[in-house]
Amino acid sequence: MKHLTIGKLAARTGVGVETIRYYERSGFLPAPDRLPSGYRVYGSATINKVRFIREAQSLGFSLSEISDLLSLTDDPEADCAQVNERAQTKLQEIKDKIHRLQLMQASLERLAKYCPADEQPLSECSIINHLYRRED
Amino acid sequence: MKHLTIGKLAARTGVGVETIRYYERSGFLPAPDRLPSGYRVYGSATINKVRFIREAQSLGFSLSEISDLLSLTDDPEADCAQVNERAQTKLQEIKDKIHRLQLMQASLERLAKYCPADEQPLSECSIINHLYRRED
DNA sequence: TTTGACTCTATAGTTGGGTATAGGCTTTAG
DNA sequence: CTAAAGCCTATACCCAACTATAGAGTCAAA
Repeated sequence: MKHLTIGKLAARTGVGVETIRYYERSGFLPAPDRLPSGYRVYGSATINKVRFIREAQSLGFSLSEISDLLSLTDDPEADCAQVNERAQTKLQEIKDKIHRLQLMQASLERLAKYCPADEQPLSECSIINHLYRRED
Repeated sequence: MKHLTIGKLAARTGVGVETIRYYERSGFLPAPDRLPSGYRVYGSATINKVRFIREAQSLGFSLSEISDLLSLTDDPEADCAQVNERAQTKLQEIKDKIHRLQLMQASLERLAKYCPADEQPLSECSIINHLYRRED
């Protein structure tokens, strides 16, 4: 298990040093060990954790939702039945999200199909509403 | 085309009255017609627009990204070639998002599979890391 | 015709998720 | 050995997206 200072961790994950301290302050990352100097030292597993946080954020999860996901594997109180139940809940949310994105994809494809790349002015495409029709 | 006051629009879309005024101030909704009293009046098409905004937000798009999407069908300057190109760009973003959500779904399914609902303590499941493995 | 719900503008406050700065200690490369 | 780079805490600031409040006008039902 390699150990990393906060700057190395930041560099390996593409986030700012301040952001990592912010995650710790806010409880999204556990307080790491410290050197005698007070410097934070992280195990390499933390790299994956921070990357997971950023990836999940870019998929539209809030930090508190991400906390829920992380506690699935981090919570020392949990047993498998609890973890399984919460995993199923999160799975359903993810499946819903995928489904709704697929509806939006279909809307956009419909828009692109009725508004092909051939330079007519938009007013003659009569496509206003292609984006909305599936959203009610 | 029914006309709605701001309160009716808010009720039909599940957002606050202040939020609708905020969307207008910020340019995400066009300034509506006004009654002689100064009251805003909206056509029923605005309902779909507001619902689309909320739906897209819940899928992780920011208001400014949603503006991009809305301008696909709203921008009177655009011709079909431009609309088509921008639709293709957004389509690619959506497909990426779906793909990454599917990876996360697979991670969670792996977690659930190795941590079945049979009450053993988590420490004996040896699943720490199932969530992270696909995220690097 | 009055009362209560609704609307208006303007302004200020809040929450989530950071980012920046100051002032000081530690580590490391030359 | 020293200077630059890195780290520490604390505090303040920032942007997006609301949300609340004040003070005043409007509308609809009893």
